[in-house]
Amino acid sequence: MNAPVLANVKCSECPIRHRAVCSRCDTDELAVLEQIKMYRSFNAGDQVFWRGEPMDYVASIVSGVATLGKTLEDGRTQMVGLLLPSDFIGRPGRSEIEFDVTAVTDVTLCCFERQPFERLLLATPRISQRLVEITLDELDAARDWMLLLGRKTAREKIATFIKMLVQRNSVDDGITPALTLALTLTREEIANYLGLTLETVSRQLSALKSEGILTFSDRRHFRVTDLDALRAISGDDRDAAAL
Amino acid sequence: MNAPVLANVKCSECPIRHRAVCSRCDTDELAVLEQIKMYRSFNAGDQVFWRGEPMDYVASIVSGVATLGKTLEDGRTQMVGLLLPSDFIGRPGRSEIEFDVTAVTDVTLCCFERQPFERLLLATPRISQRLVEITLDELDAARDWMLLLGRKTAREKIATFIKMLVQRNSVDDGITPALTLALTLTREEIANYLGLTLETVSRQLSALKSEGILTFSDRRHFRVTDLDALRAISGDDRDAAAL
DNA sequence: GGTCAAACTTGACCCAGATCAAAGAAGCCA
DNA sequence: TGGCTTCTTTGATCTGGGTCAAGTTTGACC
Repeated sequence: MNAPVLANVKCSECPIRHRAVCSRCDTDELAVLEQIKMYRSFNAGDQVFWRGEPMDYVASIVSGVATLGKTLEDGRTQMVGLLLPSDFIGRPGRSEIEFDVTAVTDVTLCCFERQPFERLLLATPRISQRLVEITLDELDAARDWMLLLGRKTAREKIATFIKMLVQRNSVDDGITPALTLALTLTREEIANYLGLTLETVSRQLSALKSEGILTFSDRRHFRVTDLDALRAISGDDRDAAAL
Repeated sequence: MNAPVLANVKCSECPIRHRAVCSRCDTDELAVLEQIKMYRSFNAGDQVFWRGEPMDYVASIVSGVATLGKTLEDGRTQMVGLLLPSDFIGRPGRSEIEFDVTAVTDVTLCCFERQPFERLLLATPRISQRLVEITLDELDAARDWMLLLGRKTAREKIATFIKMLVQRNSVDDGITPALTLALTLTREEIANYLGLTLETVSRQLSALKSEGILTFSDRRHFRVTDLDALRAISGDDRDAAAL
């Protein structure tokens, strides 16, 4: 990892202060973190970590979007994680990761050297408690994703994906879904996310558009015109029950 | 959860003592766990936990095999986790889980009430440290599984699955792979695990058999006759490199 | 040892989505 | 403004694995 080191932002003014691995820390604990943390930035498209490369840091995403990707011997790839601000990268207790991390947009990371961080983890229950939570949340997400990859049709996959974008977009408010969305991912990246080909993604998006469920302003920006239809299509029984 | 409560086994004699969430604990910490733990047993086929049901316990698997399953509104199901001895069930900090837990064989659990366990977690870094590790391992496994579900062919899925059985079977020794295997899962459960139908599983197993890669003694017991072929088929580049 | 149900195998057919191919948009920079 | 490249759409065709439908094997229980 030889990305430019940036001037640190004070923890107290950090945009992910309330959600990241440090969110439960008190002022004293933050002071310790403040001393060992180090901001680094990456450009869109940069490889952040390589699979198998020794990894001397763990990090939180401060801003931007990154993906975790896995590859088969013949080059087929599958995205296995989507990292958003406050998400955590790294494996305390192990120096290698089993996937590549790629910046989709420009990304800023808050990095800690792995070994000091591990010591801190043992000494600071509030950090390890939060890390358990974050990891279990990620595991829940991974399991939803497994259901999608294993059993959903292309149409259901796309509907589920857009539903997820709406949810993510709405977290601030929590009540009114924000229905105007921007795709940070290309068709190919979406395909990679959903276990499809880019042609199928394109066709399914066109279908939803021609059915009047989505309205595109340009290729990367659209509005969800019929969220209920989207929910019905996604195949999740939780949504079906809510209708 | 109203399964029969069994007589507890002493932690010091517990078969999962060295791998479960308690594995790092010292004698004093074990003494505390000893007081609040409670063995429970389930029969093969029993539902251990239901999705959405309030869950007042967390637990470690002491013996047996259980699965985590998710279901779509029309009944399609996908297995999203396979629990073996020393694996952990539950979500500190939340009282519901997002999937059903089913006993595949007879199962014994070592249960803790959730709230006391959560307090213990904060007070005992050695437990939370181990829980982070276990959860991150599970996340790694989930991501391998996502690659399988999203991108592998039926043949590759079956080969990967059997490879995994061999690995799991060999942990004791660590060097010589144990090539004689027993399937605890039915064809339907395997299909459920791999995102296939039971017919496809049956056909692929028959194919591997007729190619001389597997030799069946009966429907549930077979020998891996050609592990290298299996590795080559699985599509993982790690194995390809090793050849 | 006969009956029944559950688990498994095998075949015939079909379709969702992959693959192959070509032709628009859109951005970029010289 | 024109010529790149990258992204996207749309069409035509092919195929892996799903679906439907018999059978066969196995084991459990009377």
